[in-house]
Amino acid sequence: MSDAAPWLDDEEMTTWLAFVRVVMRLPNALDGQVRQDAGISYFEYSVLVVLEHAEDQTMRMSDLAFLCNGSLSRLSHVARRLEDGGLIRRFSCPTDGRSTLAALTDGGRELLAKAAPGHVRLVRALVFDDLTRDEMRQLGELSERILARIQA
Amino acid sequence: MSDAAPWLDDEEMTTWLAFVRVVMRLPNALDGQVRQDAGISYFEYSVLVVLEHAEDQTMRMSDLAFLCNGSLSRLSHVARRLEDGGLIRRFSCPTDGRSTLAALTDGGRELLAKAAPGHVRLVRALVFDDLTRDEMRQLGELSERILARIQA
DNA sequence: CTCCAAAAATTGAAACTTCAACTAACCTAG
DNA sequence: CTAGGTTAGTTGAAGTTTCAATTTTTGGAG
Repeated sequence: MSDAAPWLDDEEMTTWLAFVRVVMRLPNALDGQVRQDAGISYFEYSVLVVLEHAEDQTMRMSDLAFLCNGSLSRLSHVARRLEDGGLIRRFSCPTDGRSTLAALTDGGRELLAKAAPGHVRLVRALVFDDLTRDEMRQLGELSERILARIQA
Repeated sequence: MSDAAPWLDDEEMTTWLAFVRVVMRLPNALDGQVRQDAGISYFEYSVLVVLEHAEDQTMRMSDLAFLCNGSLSRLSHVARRLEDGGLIRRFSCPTDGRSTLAALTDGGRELLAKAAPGHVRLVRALVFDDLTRDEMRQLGELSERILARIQA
């Protein structure tokens, strides 16, 4: 309500349309691959990947949700399904009774092993194969800057 | 299954993490604004915007779905809600009995007018305000290239 | 002309996400 | 030490999206 909002000019509009199309379509592309290779969604896959790289392959639900770019409620539902499938296990934190810790199980590690190679291949095929190092750095930097704006 | 998949190196991983975080979080940011200003989701907003710029503010469901980056089934459900809310109207195509055409109504135009200024402001705040013209062009070009890979 | 495959759209059910309400644990001011 | 506010997490219900099945229409092959 504050500023007179100048509309996007032609170049800005073209840029925005291309960018937003990537943003809206990439998730489905990623989803398809992991669903094919491992029978889980990309969000579920993220949970497993983040846990894999965590200390003791264990992490608080809140932190996990943040790193997976999802809400705590969403993670809580998903964690139940993953736990039922034997891919993670949950137990309450010894030092803070409010927290729940999630840990990767052997089953989870196995499933990751099945999905990860295809995932890396897809990420390369969609993004990195076609970019020079400089372009890649540029993409990273632009992403960081946009991200900073989103967070604020 | 074909190639030995070389894992992402550190720079690639950093880039990917930033990029994917933008991709996963931007939709929520956009959603929040239009939901606030107009009480509809970003996808619903897209439908109205695409119709606004179409010939006679009218378009086939299939084409609309494609330009809104969603499935036809998703659009069909959403279109019913939008029609119930008086924002669009649907009628079958005179020249091809299989097709349905969707058109923007006065109500839809009014709602767009309410949401659009805030949307433009947000897009600027999140993306364009912080970029030079060259950086913007770079973002557009990288997006086009990635998009081409996703489509294939 | 008739048959049949393909294209367009809708529908209901299942799966998933969001939202709001709730429980439990922690912390700290008094 | 305890009352009240805050933080972490879960849950059920409501809303949305996907998936598979179905309907209707079109266009072409024979």
